[in-house]
Amino acid sequence: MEQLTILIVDDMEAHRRRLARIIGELPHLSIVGEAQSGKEAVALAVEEEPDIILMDIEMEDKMAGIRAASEINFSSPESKIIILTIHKDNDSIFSAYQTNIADYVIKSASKEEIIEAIENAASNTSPIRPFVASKLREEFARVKKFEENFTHIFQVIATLTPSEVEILKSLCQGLTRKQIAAERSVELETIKKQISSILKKFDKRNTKEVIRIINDHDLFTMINKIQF
Amino acid sequence: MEQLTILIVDDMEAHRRRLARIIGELPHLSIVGEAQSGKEAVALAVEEEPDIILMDIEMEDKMAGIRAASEINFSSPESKIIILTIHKDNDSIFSAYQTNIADYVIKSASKEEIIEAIENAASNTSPIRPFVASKLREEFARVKKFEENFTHIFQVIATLTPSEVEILKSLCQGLTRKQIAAERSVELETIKKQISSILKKFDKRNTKEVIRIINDHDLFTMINKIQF
DNA sequence: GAAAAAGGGGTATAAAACTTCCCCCTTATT
DNA sequence: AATAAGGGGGAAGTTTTATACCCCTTTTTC
Repeated sequence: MEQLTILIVDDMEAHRRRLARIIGELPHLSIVGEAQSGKEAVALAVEEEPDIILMDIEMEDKMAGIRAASEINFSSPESKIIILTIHKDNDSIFSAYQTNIADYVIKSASKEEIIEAIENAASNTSPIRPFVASKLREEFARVKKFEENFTHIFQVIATLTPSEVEILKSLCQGLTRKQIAAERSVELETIKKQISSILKKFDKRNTKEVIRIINDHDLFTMINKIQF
Repeated sequence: MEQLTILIVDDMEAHRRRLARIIGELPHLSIVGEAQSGKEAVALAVEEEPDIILMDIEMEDKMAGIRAASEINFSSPESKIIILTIHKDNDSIFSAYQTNIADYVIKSASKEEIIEAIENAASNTSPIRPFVASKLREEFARVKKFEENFTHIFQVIATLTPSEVEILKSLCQGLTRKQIAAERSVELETIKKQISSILKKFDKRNTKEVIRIINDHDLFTMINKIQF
């Protein structure tokens, strides 16, 4: 079996020791460095050019490991990065998979799983693990759909007037015409008129359809940020 | 081991026979139907409610299997779909992963791999296979980046006035201020003023930067379609 | 180095758009 | 029956926009 050099990146001594013990048992794996921060990791990666980097995410800050991975992809593209973390939340996973990582493994994984991850990474045969796959599939579908459908919606929203945008925000929050009128301190008739204009621009016959296409594409957050 | 019902969908007799042979060897797997088209597949899925559907992609047309999978997700959401195809091109894979499939397996896979795919799908533990993972990682990063950058640019473009949009279109075509003034039959000073306003909204110091971010995200076509 | 283009700031005015309100009405929804 | 949703016409006042002119500096181009 091919000789592999490994860099361990984790800010906790105990975690580094556990990994060192696991790797130490295998003669074809050798640790060429240990880093306690993202910064150190980037420097050591350039210096040692390891085959594999085992990278924790949360160090100096919540995403230090992801940023380090991203920098290493640029400065030391030959090193394969395995994210080895306790975090299995969507944010961590999606951020990680936006950089070119080989694998994403939970720290509680068995010795065998960690070694398998290293071997797979080295031979470019890392699958995406089941617990990641389901989340990634969903998110992938969402962003792909977003990309495909945004063009039309974009054109419509570009033509909305400032107060129409504000009313649209309120509609997305589920407010009725009456509530929106109260909120904006204007007559109900005014709101009715403007919603009518919004529907025309979207070419829809009722507000439900408009809200649906906005929710379907997760555009609410985006619309909510529009400020005139 | 739990009893699993399986639906085979493929327009080629020989392929269906091979799968039937593989499945027939295992007592806990039973074939409850065979379909030769996407349409048949949807009907049989509703009728038989199979645990697993082995689905070919290219049947009536190039993407019949993907469409069928999408419909089955809606009408028979309990059935797990395994795409089993000869196509490993990006289009097929990305389309497949936009619908909720359990796995994507190449037809030349060994008997063992196919059975493993079925077992994993049944127990909700399908990883994304290495040959798919690398492509999916790349595409995921691309569309995620698109979505992130789009949000900011979107907010800016939503605040542009009609004539600012027109001038932006001209700028993207590489026209100078003088040319745009001539094109719109207005004074040069007017255009200078409006471009100044555009730069402020984009928070950029020159038009090159604005054009660059528009081109970087392939937004020109989209902006060009905006009509007030 | 001169000329042209790009970019920033101020001011002003007519036209356009927006906001608001009123009236009327029909159709869903409850 | 009552309320909400949706469509259409009209009209007032206000705000923005589009346009133009002035001034200036910096950058690019020839």
